[in-house]
Amino acid sequence: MKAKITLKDIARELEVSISTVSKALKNSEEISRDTKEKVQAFAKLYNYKPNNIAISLKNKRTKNIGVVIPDIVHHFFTTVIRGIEKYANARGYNVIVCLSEESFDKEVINMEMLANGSIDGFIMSLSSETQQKGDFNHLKEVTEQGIPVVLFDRITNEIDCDKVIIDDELGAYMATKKFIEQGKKNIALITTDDYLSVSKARTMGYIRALEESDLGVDESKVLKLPSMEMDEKSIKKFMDSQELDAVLCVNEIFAVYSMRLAQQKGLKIPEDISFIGFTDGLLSKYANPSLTVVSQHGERMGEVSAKMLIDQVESEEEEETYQTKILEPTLVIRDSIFH
Amino acid sequence: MKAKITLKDIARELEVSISTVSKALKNSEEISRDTKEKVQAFAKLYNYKPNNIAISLKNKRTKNIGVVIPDIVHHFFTTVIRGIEKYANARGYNVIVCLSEESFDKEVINMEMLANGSIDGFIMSLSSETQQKGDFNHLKEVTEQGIPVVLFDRITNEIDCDKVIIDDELGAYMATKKFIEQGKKNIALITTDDYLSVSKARTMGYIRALEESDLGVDESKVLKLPSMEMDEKSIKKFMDSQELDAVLCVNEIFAVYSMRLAQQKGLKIPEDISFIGFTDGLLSKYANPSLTVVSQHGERMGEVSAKMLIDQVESEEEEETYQTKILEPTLVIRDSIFH
DNA sequence: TTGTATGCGTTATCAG
DNA sequence: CTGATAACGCATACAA
Repeated sequence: MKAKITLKDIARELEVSISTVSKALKNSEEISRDTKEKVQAFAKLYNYKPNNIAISLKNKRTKNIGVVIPDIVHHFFTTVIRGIEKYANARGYNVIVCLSEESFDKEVINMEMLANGSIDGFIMSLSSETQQKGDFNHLKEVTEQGIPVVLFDRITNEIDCDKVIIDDELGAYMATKKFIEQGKKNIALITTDDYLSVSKARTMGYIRALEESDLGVDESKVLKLPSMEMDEKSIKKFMDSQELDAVLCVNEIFAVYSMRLAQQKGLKIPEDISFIGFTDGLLSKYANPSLTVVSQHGERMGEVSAKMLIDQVESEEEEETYQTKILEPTLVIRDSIFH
Repeated sequence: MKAKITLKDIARELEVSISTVSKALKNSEEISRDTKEKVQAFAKLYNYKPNNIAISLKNKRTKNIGVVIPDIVHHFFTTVIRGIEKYANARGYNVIVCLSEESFDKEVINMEMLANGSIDGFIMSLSSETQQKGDFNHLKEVTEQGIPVVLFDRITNEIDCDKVIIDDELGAYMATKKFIEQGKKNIALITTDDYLSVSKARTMGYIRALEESDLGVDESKVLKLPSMEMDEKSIKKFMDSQELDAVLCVNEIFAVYSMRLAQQKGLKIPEDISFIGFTDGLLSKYANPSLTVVSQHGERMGEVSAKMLIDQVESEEEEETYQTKILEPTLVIRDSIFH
């Protein structure tokens, strides 16, 4: 086992000082060609690589960014991570992933752990529990320490920081409008309670589209589940109690599941009943029929978040003005509605 | 903005030495009750937290583990990460995730980046390109430096380190046997080229089951795709050219897609043709009909890998004997085969 | 052209 | 009981 070699080791071997070695490796003008060559050759031979930790301590820059998300077994978050990772890597940053598992306490613990020097900034999406509690002190503390934060998707207005979201209201509006244009009359919405920022926005878009039309909103056609967790019974009960010809769902799982319920009742998709979901994951693509969705462009969101964060980390002055980037959702048309 | 406070700051404020502060905060016996209380109160008030980076430098332990995987937008890897994260977090470790995107070069770069002090050990699954090339020098270098490595799922025998896999051969064997028991005669396999360690093992299990039966192996019933990427045309061509009554697929996407092809031909599942896939993801659960799969227990795999790695990191002596843990796969029976 | 001294934040050893 | 000093690995201002 050949342990890592340090500047000190090289200096000792070559009988020069550490600073000479340091400068030589940086190709400094101050050092003679001779010594530089000697040092560089030696360093190469022994595969010298500077120690990241030491550099971090010196520079007060870790080149790590902390990503705190509620759930990783979820296509949307997964694509966001990929976007973050790609962009961050390209700029020389590593990504530390922490999962809050939708728990407030875990979110707090994770942030505290990372905030003590492990990372240069945070990219995060709030846990449902955090949004429900409305307690954002852990975020406040971090931003007050001068650690940049970028919130994405599940955000809060209580914290002053950069934010990236898609226009959820518009996405739901577009989807609902599509139904209306295709002549659907009984359009349901399966969503979650309003404390989730995204659900709230989507519900608003649904309502706006209906109110703009002649149809109007029928409260009984809106199912609000307590969480994003699958609740087969409630959905079945809801679907059985209604005469529907279109259903908008706040995620793809709800949509695919309710599609199946409809099929079991002998309904034809999209003739008798159409479906649109949110999240453009594998499930939508390979469902039968394939599911039309409002794509949230997770990867793009990740890239944008990472860019905003790193720009802020690397800008000297502390930003005084934070921006919120709103990405446009896109309707990906598949077989669960008329083409 | 209140910046982070350091030992030095406390020492200056309280007019004591840094070492006194350090000891006082550790509740050292050496320090008088008076000073301890004073220091601790002050530290609490200003929310002092030791700087992780400084501690890492001192201890030569980062409490970070590096996870390098080929792809994160993939249910199996996602569950593994969750397992790793849960276990590692419980033991006070953070997880740095790097994606190789199935590329050898990216894998190498990522490892080098992390190996320079950023992490205490690696958990990784090889990129397909790496398995194809058979070049494992980046792994050798890391292990030779004394950095512990745990390989999972996509492994190689060329590297001496701990490994965690599921018994892929057995999984395929069980699945194929199931088909045979249910009276299926024309059992196909849709897999990828043998350079992927898991595909090779699965193919072997498929062959063993057939050879043990009266059926024997028919090469024309095996489709080997160049990669795990979806290749709709090849699968369609394969499915059209065959009279099949059962199909085993090396992942759930291939399975769900070929199910749909069968349905489009008017075949009934599972009566006319049955399907089993690998990977117990959302797709399998919500496909129509739901897909029977060989579950790889990703989360468990992640936990086991993390435990092995951290145990090794924290054990003083350098291990001389490495182990390979083989997890048992499980058949999750759903509607794509007879119950 | 090279080397010395200092500091990043912490801990440990040893002296007072 | 307290504090000065060195060390982790590196970078750099300043001397020589």
